[in-house]
Amino acid sequence: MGDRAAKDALFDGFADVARALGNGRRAQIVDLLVQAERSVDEIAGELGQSVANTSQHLQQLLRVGLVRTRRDGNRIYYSLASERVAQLWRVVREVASEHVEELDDLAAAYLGDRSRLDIMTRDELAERLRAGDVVVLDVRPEPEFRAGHIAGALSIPVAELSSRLHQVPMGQQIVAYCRGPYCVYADDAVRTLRRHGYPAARLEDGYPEWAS
Amino acid sequence: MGDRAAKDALFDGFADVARALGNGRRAQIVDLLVQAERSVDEIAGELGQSVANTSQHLQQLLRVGLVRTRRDGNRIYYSLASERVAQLWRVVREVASEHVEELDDLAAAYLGDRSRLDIMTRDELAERLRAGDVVVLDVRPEPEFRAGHIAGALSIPVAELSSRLHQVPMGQQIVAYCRGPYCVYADDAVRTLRRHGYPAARLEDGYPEWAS
DNA sequence: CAACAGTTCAACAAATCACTTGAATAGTTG
DNA sequence: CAACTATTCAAGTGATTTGTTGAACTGTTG
Repeated sequence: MGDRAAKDALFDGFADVARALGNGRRAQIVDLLVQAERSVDEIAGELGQSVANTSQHLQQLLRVGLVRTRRDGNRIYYSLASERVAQLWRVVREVASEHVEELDDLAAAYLGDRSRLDIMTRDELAERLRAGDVVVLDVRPEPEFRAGHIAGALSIPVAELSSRLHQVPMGQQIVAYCRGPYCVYADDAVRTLRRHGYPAARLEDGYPEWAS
Repeated sequence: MGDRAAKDALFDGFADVARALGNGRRAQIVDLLVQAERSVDEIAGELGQSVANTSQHLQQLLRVGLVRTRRDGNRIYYSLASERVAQLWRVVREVASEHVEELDDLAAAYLGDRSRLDIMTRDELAERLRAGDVVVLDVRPEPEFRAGHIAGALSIPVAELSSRLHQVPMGQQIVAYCRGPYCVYADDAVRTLRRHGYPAARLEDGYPEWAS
């Protein structure tokens, strides 16, 4: 014991976990599964990739145990193996945002300009929820809302927001949230709401951060 | 904004961080730097790799900002960019040990049989340190001890333990610790000590876990 | 400023990876 | 049990990664 070959093999084992997340497509899969379980073709659709390719990536995640599967009817649902995997993904994101030079640029290119967006912190939201003077709006796709949401939140997926604006109560502060800090849904929702005269802000991050 | 290409680029950015850890050699480097800063050829020596090759890996870690460098005289010392990188490495290890099938076997192959080794928890050690009836032994290489150690610990690198046994006080419980749960130094030290009649146990993990 | 130790670069072959295409499989529903 | 659907497998291609080697830097010291 204690020999080089065994040590290399052990650390290769650790590295396998990191490498499973070491691909943008697989990172997106994990990011998606943090919200809720999904079938292969739903995942492929979200990624804009072929089902075959998505399946391959899922197999890789499965091989290192980061995800698990469940069959329901004739589709197979993938979900994260544990809360700890979500934590790993969160830490990866944090390290990237702290240390990767270009990440701010990449994020800005994807998210657009957030400087004119009101942002509400989690603490502030908790406060106002206690006071009861705020409407919380979950703008993620419905399955993700069903899998878990902020207590009392109203579900209007961002794609349907324009046509369901009349369901949003007037006269109260609105706080929209979505998947996390790198998700554009709440941004889009806030912009739409403000255009229509609603006092809207986005939660600083998303549901996973709220729940954990 | 919000388009596919920008999203892919952003997630590729996150994935870069994971992929930097996605190689056994680089994982060993990070594992080593958690303890203390090191020069390139010290790292190469620890890894059993060529200096040129080690330097390449270091460049990759540097590119994503996981490590930083400092020059002193005519050598360059690498260290982790932040405590958060150490946290990332810890979470990777935890996820691997929870979810990777073969990890127990790999660990057993490297660490050998631990079933006959007394293990002391951190809480227990804290307790006994307060009581003052324990000798704490840091068996890591000296530079790592210098970079930080459990208060009051005695430094005897495992390689020198046999020849410095007389420096270990008799008649008290001894607790040896090293780099972490996947480090063999403390195991070896405990076995050596017990062979010579010392009542010795190893700390459940290592200095980084104690410090954080 | 020359010699030197330490570090990095450049170029290579072998291995691995991402994605595509098309076929095979397993489980479900009529 | 036959038709169907969702998923996986297998083979192929081009691009990337790995570890070597040897040469080229870089900053320090005598």
